[in-house]
Amino acid sequence: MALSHAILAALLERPLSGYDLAKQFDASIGFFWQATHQQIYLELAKLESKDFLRGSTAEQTSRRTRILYSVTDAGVDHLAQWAAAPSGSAIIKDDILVKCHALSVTSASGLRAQIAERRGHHQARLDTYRKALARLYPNPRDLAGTALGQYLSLRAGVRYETSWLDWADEACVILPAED
Amino acid sequence: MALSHAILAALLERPLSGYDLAKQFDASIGFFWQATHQQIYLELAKLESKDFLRGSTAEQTSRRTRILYSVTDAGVDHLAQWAAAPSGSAIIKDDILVKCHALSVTSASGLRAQIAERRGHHQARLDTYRKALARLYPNPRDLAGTALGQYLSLRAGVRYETSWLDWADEACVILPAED
DNA sequence: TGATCCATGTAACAGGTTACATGATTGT
DNA sequence: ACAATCATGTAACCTGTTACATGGATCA
Repeated sequence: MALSHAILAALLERPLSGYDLAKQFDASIGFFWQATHQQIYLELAKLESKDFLRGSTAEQTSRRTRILYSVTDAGVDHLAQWAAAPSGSAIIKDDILVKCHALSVTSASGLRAQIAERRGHHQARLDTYRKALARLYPNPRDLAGTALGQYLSLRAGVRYETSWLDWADEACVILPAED
Repeated sequence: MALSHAILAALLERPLSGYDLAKQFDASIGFFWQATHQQIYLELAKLESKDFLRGSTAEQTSRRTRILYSVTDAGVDHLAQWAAAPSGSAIIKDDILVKCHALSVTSASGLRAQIAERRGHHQARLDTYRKALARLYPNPRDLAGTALGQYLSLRAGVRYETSWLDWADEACVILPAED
């Protein structure tokens, strides 16, 4: 169970609604943890029932009422305990690499096209991370605490996306464009 | 459902037992798809019931009988169809990056220690991939078909592990060794 | 007035983990 | 004799996905 931890971590900075979280999980946090909105709402309910979160209905002008969740002291404790415990290894699941492995039953040009298509997503991600870094942390040497951690995770994102792009380029040189 | 595809892809080259697969999933294939032995045995049974695999009990000298699975024609078709369909995006879940995000509630030195520990695993993986590349594909220019695909997925592994190591080094320079 | 975004959920199902269970063989 | 490795599985549980459902607000 670690989506709950990702949610708690995301809410440390400031209270957010389930909808906000879902969007965040499509952006910055989404690099190292994915979740759909359904999952998020479910997990929010669980976390609130454990008193790790508190939800407050913040009425806003005319729009439907959003529920803003913030982390309780118990939630902070819980997260801190988890963070101190040893980490498992990273999980990666990538269709395209399985397809590489099965190249004998597919067309190489088809695989090449899929890689090229995905390359676009990774490029977009990289741009997002780079912009966020430039905007939020123009001066990395002065960072401490929360900012430092988020800077580091963005750097990891940049490195990952860059290596993916490099690999895609390597693959597209090797794989034929037409069969 | 894509563990099934990873299993089919792994069995394309040569028939393997569930036990063999579990070991492979700890090594080369494990880079882009993880699975425990329980999951694998379950999936093998399902795939056999769908006639995508055929299991043959290959008696071997004295040892307990292993069941060797090989892909049927229907299985190859199924895999080829999946490989031709568009790919979803890669899934990454990494505890350590969530912990980075939650640095405000943890000790930076503790996080640093966790990163250093995990760095070892990634280093070991990288060595494995490098050795496999040197042994199996000393001459990448001549590759085609199956070999080419496996070469490419190993290259992706090398790039990923390298970028992780670089990031870990960056993080260890920034994070204090003691609080 | 119809499309799109905001915002929150439920239900059914598929995928994956952990704990438990068994028993033979090989090496020390 | 004991531990480690080979080899296969079951059962309970947790996690995650897909499809469905609702309804207001904004914009063309």
